[in-house]
Amino acid sequence: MKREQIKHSIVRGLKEQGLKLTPQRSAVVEILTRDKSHPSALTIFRAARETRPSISLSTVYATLALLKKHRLIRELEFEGMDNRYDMDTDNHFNLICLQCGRIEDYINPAPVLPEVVEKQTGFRIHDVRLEFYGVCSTCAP
Amino acid sequence: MKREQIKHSIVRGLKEQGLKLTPQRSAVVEILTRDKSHPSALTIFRAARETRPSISLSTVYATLALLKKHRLIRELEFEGMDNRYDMDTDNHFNLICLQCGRIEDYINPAPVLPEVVEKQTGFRIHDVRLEFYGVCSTCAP
DNA sequence: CCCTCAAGCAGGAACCATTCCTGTTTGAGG
DNA sequence: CCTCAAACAGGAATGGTTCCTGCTTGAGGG
Repeated sequence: MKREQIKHSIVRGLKEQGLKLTPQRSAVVEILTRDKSHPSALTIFRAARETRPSISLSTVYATLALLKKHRLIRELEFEGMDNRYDMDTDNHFNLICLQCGRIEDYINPAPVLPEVVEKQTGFRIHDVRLEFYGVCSTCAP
Repeated sequence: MKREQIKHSIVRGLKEQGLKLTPQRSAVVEILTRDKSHPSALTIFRAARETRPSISLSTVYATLALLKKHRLIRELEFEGMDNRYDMDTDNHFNLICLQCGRIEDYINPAPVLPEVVEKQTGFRIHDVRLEFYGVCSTCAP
């Protein structure tokens, strides 16, 4: 899915739920679709300040909470760092570099299907987290 | 591996690194091997108080940090709850019940091997986290 | 047009698991 | 028994996130 499409689907998602697309929210969504590096709330806040200097950190948090609540974005909680936010709600692996903080995606060729686990364990699964922590090829060549 | 064996391997691990097995540390290790529910620092602290009323929360945290540093236990950071601690350093899935907080283990029949991912991506992997969030069979029958 | 009023916002205080700091205790090796 | 570094208890500090308060905005009705 392309950037503009993703942005559109979020904006549409907001409207469908009867929520307003304020300039502040628009700025947050804009940054989320532009920045592919799974930015943190603070990173989003700082970027949003450039186009909208009066925006507050609380508003960024509120907007992210709103989008998360309506399942338009995903909140990722990594070890030893701030929460990060992601448009991609698909279940894929995240590769987290402990040195530079970069987060890459990795498509699992043989995925573990939640349906199978549900059947085997009786758990009703809502969310999946698949993460590898290590050092990326740039930091440790 | 049985409880006593695990406890022994941790005690041995401590001694091999030249670390003292103080009564406080012994209490923490005892609880970790007894409580299979991946307890939090506070849970361990409260349990330790029963046999050793003078132990402080800082000491529990310090002991857990020490064991983690020497890779004798694993620190698990879950979404929306306190960190939990686990003796089992193997790579297995965790099933987390969002309702009662219970954490079960799930052995993946077709594991994703870190070595394969390393070869494909150039990442040097140190740690793996595989988690399913949902509702357990007891909470949603 | 203007009014109303709820939703949204900015700024800052509060929260709380975890870490850090300080002075005291402990116990192993001399 | 002495010494001294490691370990400890208690409490203060930290910092990302959430909560609170009073102000702003803009859509809908008159």
